[in-house]
Amino acid sequence: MADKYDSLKLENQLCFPLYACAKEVVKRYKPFLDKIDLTYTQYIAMMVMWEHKSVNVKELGEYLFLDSGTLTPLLKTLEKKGFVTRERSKEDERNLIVKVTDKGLKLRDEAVKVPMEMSGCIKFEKEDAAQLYRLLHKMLDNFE
Amino acid sequence: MADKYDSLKLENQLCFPLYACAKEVVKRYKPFLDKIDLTYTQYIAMMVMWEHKSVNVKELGEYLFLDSGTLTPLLKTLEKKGFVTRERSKEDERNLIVKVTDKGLKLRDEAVKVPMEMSGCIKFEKEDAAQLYRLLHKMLDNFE
DNA sequence: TCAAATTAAATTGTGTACAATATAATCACA
DNA sequence: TGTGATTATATTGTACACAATTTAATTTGA
Repeated sequence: MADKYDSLKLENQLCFPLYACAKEVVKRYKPFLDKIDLTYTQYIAMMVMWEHKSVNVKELGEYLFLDSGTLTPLLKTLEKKGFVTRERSKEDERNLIVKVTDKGLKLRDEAVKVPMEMSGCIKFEKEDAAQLYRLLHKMLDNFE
Repeated sequence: MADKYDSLKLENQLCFPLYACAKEVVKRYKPFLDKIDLTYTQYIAMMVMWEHKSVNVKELGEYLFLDSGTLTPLLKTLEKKGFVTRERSKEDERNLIVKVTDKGLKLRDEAVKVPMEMSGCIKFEKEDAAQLYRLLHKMLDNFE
């Protein structure tokens, strides 16, 4: 039953389940992230901020695979919410330094619940999760 | 060096590489999809149309994990490009029937090049790809 | 049988994503 | 040292993505 269009069947794609899975998982974060007033993208941005305290937009973009077109409005929102500050670097005014605030640091204590709540929500065997993690990072490494 | 915030580190996430990988792969489709005047979402919608010829919006949404909020404007765009038609079902006027046109079917012959071009662009061992495919579908199955 | 519930699409509003372009600061080097 | 190239961020325009709501058609059950 093979025909010349088999490569265009949805079930033969690798990218499609990747795309669909990512969306479905992010969707499942929503009820938990709502409680701490963050979207998923804001949440991963805050992860970087919690770990590094101070970064510029370019560095943040490299961590998250996002560019200034996405990050500029997102960081303005996080600033409005009081979780980060934004100011130009004195040494090189092209750089915009993003710093986590005290309020942003306090949020971290609420946010630690999120991974726990999620692991209760998505049942995926430890071994499978480790395999998936390894393969995704292998693919990401190929991109650089 | 373990601390109570380890679960919030970007490197300990499973969702983040999923999210990042999906975006990076979709981005790599762009130059090839530009040649046939489709975005990635329009491309996977056309995959369903090429295979099934005629579906309603609900069915299409089930195949693609998308809702009418995304599909309605997307299908209007595909209609404007002449690749599909949209009309209400006679039997049940709640249903909108989407049909692929002759122009849409012709596009398929151009589109078969895309998976070939992509496989030349993303080098990922056959075994890894098969593993990844299996794990992603296992996760998607858990969601239903 | 007909009003309430359900269903399918469409609409509205918010928030990404990203390509392309613009702007401003800094760097490199002739 | 000045100017052309480079770099970092911001802006603009297009296209998703989805929650929440609306509208219209159909189904259900007292």
